Amino acid sequence: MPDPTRPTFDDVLRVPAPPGRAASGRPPRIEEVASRAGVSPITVSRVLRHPEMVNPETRGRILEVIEATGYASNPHARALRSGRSNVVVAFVSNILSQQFGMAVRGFAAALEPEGFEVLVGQTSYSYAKEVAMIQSLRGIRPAAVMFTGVIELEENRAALQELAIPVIETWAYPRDPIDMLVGFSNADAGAMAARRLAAAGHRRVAFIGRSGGRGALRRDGFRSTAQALGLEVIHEIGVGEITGLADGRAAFADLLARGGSIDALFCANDLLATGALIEARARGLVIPHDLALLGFGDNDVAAQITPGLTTITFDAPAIGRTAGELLLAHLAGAATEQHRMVELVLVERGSV
Amino acid sequence: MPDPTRPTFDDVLRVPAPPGRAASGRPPRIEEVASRAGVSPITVSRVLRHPEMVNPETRGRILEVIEATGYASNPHARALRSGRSNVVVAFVSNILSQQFGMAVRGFAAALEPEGFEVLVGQTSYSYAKEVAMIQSLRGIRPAAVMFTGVIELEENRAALQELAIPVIETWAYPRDPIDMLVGFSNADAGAMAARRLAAAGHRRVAFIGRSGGRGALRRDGFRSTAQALGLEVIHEIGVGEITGLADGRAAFADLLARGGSIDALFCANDLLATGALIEARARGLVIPHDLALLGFGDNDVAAQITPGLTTITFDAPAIGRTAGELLLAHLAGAATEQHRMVELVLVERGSV
DNA sequence: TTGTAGGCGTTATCAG
DNA sequence: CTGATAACGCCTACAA
Repeated sequence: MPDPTRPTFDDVLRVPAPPGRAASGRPPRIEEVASRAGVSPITVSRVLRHPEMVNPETRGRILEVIEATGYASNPHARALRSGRSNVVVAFVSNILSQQFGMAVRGFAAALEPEGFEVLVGQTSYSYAKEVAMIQSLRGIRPAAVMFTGVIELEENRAALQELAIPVIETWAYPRDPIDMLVGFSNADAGAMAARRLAAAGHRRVAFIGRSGGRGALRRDGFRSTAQALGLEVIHEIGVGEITGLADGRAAFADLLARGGSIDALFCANDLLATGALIEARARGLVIPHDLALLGFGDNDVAAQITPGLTTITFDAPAIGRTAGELLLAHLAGAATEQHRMVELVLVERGSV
Repeated sequence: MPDPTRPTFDDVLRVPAPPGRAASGRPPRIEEVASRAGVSPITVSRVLRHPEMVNPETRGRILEVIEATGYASNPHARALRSGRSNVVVAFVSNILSQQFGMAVRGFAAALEPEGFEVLVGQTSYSYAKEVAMIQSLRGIRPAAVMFTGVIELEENRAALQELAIPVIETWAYPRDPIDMLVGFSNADAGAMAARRLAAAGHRRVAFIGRSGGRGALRRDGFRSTAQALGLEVIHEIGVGEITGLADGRAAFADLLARGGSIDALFCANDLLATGALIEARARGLVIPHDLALLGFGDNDVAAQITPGLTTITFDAPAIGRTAGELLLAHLAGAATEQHRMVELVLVERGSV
């Protein structure tokens, strides 16, 4: 038994190297590949970028040398000379969000097989951060940029347009996107929520969500449709950045403290909704009997908790995948659609 | 009320540009800054990289021009000529993990103020993916690489060493790290778990965790200390990649199906533990009365669920922050420590 | 289909 | 302390 006062080394498994593949110290240059294959450097370059322009026989010989030497072109030199890189930057406003993470995964899965490198940046819902990151793009000259969100700051919209590269916005459906768009209507999500609660016979409802950005869009859609359907919106609680379930618990406690009986609650985010559900249960409320609870943006916990959280959601990995596919088509010069609306779906689990 | 069959545009808030700041089309080059300041390009370069080598008066003048033009050096040109870039790559094995995300945040927070750019790559617990990513580093020549984990494949260890840049491993405490290390002993974590369960008087215990990598290290530490303390390890359930709470539920169901009464369970991951807790509750088990449950690696849900999950954890953001700080000291040439062990802490919440 | 010439923007090196 | 020169590795433009 190890001594609890003295730390133990981890005996990490070491996986031996397979034979044959051995990397030399310095990466090979195009010049070396060319001389070994008996051609000029430009021909090697063409084999990699426009293989159809090279004689199949020559090409085969060059590819063999490339394979043997493990040659890969230097991305900095390539970017410097050509003015563009194979890097695609994906900005997420919160690296801890499950849905953003899944979207980025889908995006990378679509682009990496085509030779693009997807790098993730984080904007933290902060305009200042966003400005700095977009400035840094001027030098990197990525092949494209994707955001899990839309750009609100005019300054950044202009800066992105000046980069003259494809820009993909997501997660909303604005009237005037910068360039490409793969999103859904947050206003409609709020409206769907109101209709669902009305259909269940609820009349006195409340809302919890971020007071800015997409949270506000969902709130406005919820409020106007609720009113049109004759529901009474008793309370609207606005929160700041959402970091975990505790925010939902706190917001729900706040809601109860404001008094006024309600029979249904729409939370514009599943972390908030799940936190509210946990807090409600802790206070002895029975969901959905005492209070119906509807969330947005399916979250792992929402599905596993009891009762399961009924939620309005969409296919987050598909947003990323679709963004990647539209981008590939666009970069390949295809005159494809630039905007795609993603379907919202209602997942019934028992909390309404 | 919006027509449910016709989508609504989101009326996204637009934040107007503050006056004054206006980006030109093409980024300015060092040549332009130099001619405006009446010096040669190399002097401008020195102001940015070795300011102490330039006459303060000249330097002041150049800095004014830099400020006025918004000049920032082209990272590709800089990397091409100097052989290294200001990019630091952080690889995570799972972009959806909260703890990895927090570590990357801490890492970026330490490095970005010093002018480094932190980019996130994903290795998906896959050796093949890891090989490909490390190959791509040969061209990028980042200033350093950080992993949320340790490198097991000898091939990759060698490749990383040949890059001749600082390599930071984390999340474990191997005897022979490649270079820098900020980690904790997974074996000790398992041992701590066994001691905690023994202290609570449990005698028939079980384990659920990943069957490879760190999961196996925790399992081995748990098993050996449990045996030394006279506990009986009834079952050890191994799982593959963990994607959500459902994996914990399934593994727990599997555990129960194997029969044999147990009075305590250690899960080497809080998603597994929380999933197990949910499944246990769904089956009418009362935690900790019928079964004590101990987790590892504090997770948002673990803290909010009822009963709260008792867990062994560590300060994940601090791992990233410390890694960043050690790296900065190292790059600055300070002969600092290269290895730092992170403390494991037991968080009592009621499930044991 | 292949090759030649030259430069992308910066910094290492060496000279003053 | 500052400058001239050349080179990092590749690809665009043009020529053969």
